[in-house]
Amino acid sequence: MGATRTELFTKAQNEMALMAKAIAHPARIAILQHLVAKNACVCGDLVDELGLAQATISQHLKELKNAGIIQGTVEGARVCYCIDPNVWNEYQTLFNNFFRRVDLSGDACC
Amino acid sequence: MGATRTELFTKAQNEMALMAKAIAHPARIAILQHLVAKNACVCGDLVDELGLAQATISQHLKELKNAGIIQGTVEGARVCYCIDPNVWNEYQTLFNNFFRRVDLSGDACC
DNA sequence: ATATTTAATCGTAATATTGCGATATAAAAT
DNA sequence: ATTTTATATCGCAATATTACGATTAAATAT
Repeated sequence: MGATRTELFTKAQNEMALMAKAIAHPARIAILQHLVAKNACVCGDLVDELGLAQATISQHLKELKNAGIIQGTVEGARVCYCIDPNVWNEYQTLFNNFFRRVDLSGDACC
Repeated sequence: MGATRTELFTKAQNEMALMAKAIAHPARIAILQHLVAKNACVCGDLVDELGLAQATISQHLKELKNAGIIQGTVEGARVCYCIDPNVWNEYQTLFNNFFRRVDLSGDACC
């Protein structure tokens, strides 16, 4: 026990949860907002911008990259990060679908 | 170390992360989907529906209630749960705003 | 009154996440 | 060639999450 029992859920449910998990940290929210605002940046920019250690920022970038939501391109000694617009738009669509307007007219208890 | 350094981020960033965290587990995704489909249900329904123990379901319900996204009404020995439509719609709006279309024409590196 | 049903909470083990110093690797500058 | 710069990775400690059996509390049924 202790580990999420993914085998009990559908692929879509597990993927939705993973998408949410990818942005379930304020540092990753901040990184994505910075990338949206500046179009692109390197790890060092984010270390200056947020107050976290370089190792920590690098780890968060790795998670966002694993989720597919950002890409990194090696530019000499630096790595330039940016949003993957296709994945970004897919996230928007899937979250939007998940939070579809609910029917208020039903026989809810509360 | 070990704890999220919320003091480094804005209130909005921390709240967005908490919203994402609320749905960052497949069981909670499944619970919300079940509530949307059935309009309302009790804890026992979810224990039958998903394969998790009663204590585990109860814990997930508590987290969703803490996030404000569901409500529970005591009905005798049972507690009837349902979506809070106002919070639900706010989640939709905030996720939708977060994933606003990004400008593809910029000088991104990748 | 007693037994049963329902759900919350407690306690605890397993696992995952967060954060950071130290180190490794590779490019750029001197 | 050596030093500096930039980032990734390792190792570890602190904290958080997940899961569930056992227990509790309160309503319902017998």
